[in-house]
Amino acid sequence: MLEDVVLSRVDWLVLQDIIRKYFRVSTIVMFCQCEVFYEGRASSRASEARRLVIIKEDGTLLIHEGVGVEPVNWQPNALITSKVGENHFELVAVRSRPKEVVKVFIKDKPDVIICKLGSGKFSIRGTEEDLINYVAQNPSVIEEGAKLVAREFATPHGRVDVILRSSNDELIIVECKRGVADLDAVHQLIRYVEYYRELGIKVRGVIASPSITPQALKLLQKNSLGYVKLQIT
Amino acid sequence: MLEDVVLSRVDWLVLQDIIRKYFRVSTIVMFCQCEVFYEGRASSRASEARRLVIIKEDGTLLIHEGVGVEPVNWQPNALITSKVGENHFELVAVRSRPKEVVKVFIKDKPDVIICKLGSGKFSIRGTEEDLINYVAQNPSVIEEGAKLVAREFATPHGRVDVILRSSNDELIIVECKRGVADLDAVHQLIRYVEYYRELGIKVRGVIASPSITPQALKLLQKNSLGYVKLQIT
DNA sequence: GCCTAGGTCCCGTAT
DNA sequence: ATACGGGGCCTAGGC
Repeated sequence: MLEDVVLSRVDWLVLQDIIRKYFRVSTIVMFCQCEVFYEGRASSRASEARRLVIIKEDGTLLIHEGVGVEPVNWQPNALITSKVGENHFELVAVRSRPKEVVKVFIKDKPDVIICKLGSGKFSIRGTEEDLINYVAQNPSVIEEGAKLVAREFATPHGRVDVILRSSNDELIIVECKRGVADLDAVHQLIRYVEYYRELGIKVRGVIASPSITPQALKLLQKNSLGYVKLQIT
Repeated sequence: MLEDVVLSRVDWLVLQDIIRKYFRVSTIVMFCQCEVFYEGRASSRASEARRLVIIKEDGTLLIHEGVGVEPVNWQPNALITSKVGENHFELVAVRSRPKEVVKVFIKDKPDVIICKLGSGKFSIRGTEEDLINYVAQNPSVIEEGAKLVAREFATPHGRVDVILRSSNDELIIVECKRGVADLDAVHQLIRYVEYYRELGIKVRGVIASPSITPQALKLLQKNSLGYVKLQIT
């Protein structure tokens, strides 16, 4: 197995060589005092602090502080170059669409780790997709006697998760949510139902989710729509 | 300044001591071969691969692979414990709300860095908030002669970004989007406009954003609502 | 505490 | 290429 390369207090000229040599080859991790500027869809400045800077093989740049899941700055799929200045080492990460730039001004000699990270197989269960599949394959959980008509069906107002037909030949629009159904979910459902009603089609609407917020439930009832509690484990 | 502590191929018993000693004190970064399991709102498995594992001072756990901005697994604000097994070193990160667990099975002796990360001041411009302020302070960009009535005004259907009054005494509901306005934005606006109409108030609706998707624009026009292209730099 | 809405959201998928 | 919608979204603000 390839060993990590660990370097302490790396000189900026050496760091520049490392980045030239290992960018888009290995992952480069740095611990450094730095100031960060971002300019693009918005613009930001993060004042000097000690941070963790990660340059991944695919050009992803991540800058983390000591707290929080989210990086303070980032850049997906960037072209990263560097410059040695008098008072700082400058890292420039550019992406073109959208046109954005992140600049990291490193103020000290960073500790650097060069390593090869892999990618394992990743599998997940419990997504909205799983819930849609479940309803599509078991329409009776929504209503006894209902049959599948369509799933993930595109309308001008968005994509309907599942469409069923009841035993008395009415359409049932099902909006699935993997987590807590909220106002937005109900609004989505209302749009779909209105769309079919305007086409002169007799339809009912149902939310299927493990839980729902009180406000969402109220709005649902006000619009004579249904709720089916549905947990897939 | 505190120096980073860099340790190569750390024995599991030593690693356990490190985690006990430095958890919620410093940031601990590991490079290791590992398998990751998650169980909670959904459940996932990431097969064995070489990954970057970060334990932040606030109990944040991040597990990164060699590509992508997003971690393959994570846990915010977790309580992290460890166990030394025969064939692996086990990291367990638990959070209570929602009740979720991430388990990392480390298969080799990891390289470990213990470091103290800081937090700088962070400032950002170009958010939706900024756009709302701009419209509130310059109502004429929406319509000549319009005056500010309210901003971020709560209704039962959500929070209206800006409300103006035109020179001929009609209300103008403005929905601001910092990026591309989409179907959802138009739906939001429709809800607000309908709400005021039902109250018997004469009202128009406008989306203000730097750009809008074709579908959203079509829906906007179908509902006789307006669009104002607005970029704040 | 729960709920609501924004985000430099990212990211996959379909058009 | 753009558009559209999900996400274990995360995170901040309100009630």
